[in-house]
Amino acid sequence: MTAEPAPTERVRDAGRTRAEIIEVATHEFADQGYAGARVDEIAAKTRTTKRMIYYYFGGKEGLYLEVLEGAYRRIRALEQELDVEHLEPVAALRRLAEMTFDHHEQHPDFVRLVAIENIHYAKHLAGSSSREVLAAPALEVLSRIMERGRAAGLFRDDLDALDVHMIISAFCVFRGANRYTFQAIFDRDLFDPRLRDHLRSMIGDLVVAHVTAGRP
Amino acid sequence: MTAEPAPTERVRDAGRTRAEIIEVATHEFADQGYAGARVDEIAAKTRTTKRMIYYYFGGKEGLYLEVLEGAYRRIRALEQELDVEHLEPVAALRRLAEMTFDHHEQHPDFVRLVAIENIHYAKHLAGSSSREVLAAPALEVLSRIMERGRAAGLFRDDLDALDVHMIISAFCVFRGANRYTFQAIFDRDLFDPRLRDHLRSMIGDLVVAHVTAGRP
DNA sequence: CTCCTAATGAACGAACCGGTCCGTCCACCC
DNA sequence: GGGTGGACGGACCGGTTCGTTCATTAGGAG
Repeated sequence: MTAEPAPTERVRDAGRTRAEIIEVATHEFADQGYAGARVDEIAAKTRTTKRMIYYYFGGKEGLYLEVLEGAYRRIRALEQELDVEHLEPVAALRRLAEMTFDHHEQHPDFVRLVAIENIHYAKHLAGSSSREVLAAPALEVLSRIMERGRAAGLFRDDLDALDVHMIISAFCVFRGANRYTFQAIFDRDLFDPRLRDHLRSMIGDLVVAHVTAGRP
Repeated sequence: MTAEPAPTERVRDAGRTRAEIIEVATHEFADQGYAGARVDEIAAKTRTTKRMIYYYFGGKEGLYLEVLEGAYRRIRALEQELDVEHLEPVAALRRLAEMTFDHHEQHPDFVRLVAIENIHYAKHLAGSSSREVLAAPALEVLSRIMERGRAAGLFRDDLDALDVHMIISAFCVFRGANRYTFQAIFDRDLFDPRLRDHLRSMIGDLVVAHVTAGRP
């Protein structure tokens, strides 16, 4: 008489289970930090048990490492998509800065995980054998832009691409990572939608002003 | 025959005990984070016992709050000392940026505590009644500089002092807070002494380029 | 000198938490 | 249809960790 409850087909699916654990763990670690996150809590928020975490990842640290590497992989994949070869150098640089800004806004978990990993002196990242995690593709794109800008006489010729990358990163990371203390002290929410466009164009202005300083 | 061991006069001294606990706790919380720090470990590193932590601070959270407020107080005290009224606007701005840079370099514990507090959504700072902790004096100094720069026609007149403060903070905080992941990924130690002067002048150049952009 | 209280120390307790053990279920293959 | 191995669940364990209890001592007030 009563309609069958939606079957939900809870079938055995290793890949699915693994992925679900990682997804939940990413949020938990990003939210609570490594020491603050609880294995029991992560397990409870999945549709499987704690036993599976140890089955697939060996332990809390193994799971955290997987979470960290996964987060970096996703960001790197996004970076690889950016294509600004068709823009003239100044516009390309501004676009790169704005895209970085957008990435950081859209991936708050990533920014928090990086902050957490730094609290731990990046020892997991340093020990990670997955070299795919390293070397931001964004840096190569930036190098190309600066090369073109220098060749066209638009940019200063005494600048290092990594320095410029650091400026952009610092701005975008700070906005995400220090959002809460900044709000507490200055009563300004850096993620207020009305402030967003202002900050977004500001990082573009800032970096363009820096690389073109002293040029016509 | 053997000389008396240095007496060390372990006398009862509430102020001393309190201060010692806070000093040790500051390092432990900065090093391990809130959840990662251990009350027993903090107690063991003082010359008193865990009992005293509960006697003076009520518990782990009370101690952390005191540590956080103390760290902010010390930084604020430093900021209040900076005096750049005698310099012309461009030099004053550069000096302010470099002093901020120096503060962050000399107080790595502070930078880490701020990062940790942000992981916790700044809920302790938000609930802190000590208003002395808030409102960076550096911001008022910066406002004065920008006012003078604008009046002299040297600076852009469409800039907000808080935005400029954020740029300086972002750069200096990033260097300290993201030092380890940056090193792991780009193999560059942002605290290498040989890089220090370069980065120090860079934040000056950057902020000056920004506020004077489009001016002769 | 005596008392009173702030300051202190050692040991204890109970909840928590990472990790493990043992056994079951299911899909697939012969 | 019986065997095999990967996927899985739940109960359990032992060390850890925050917080407390009880007793004691130092030192100043009277």
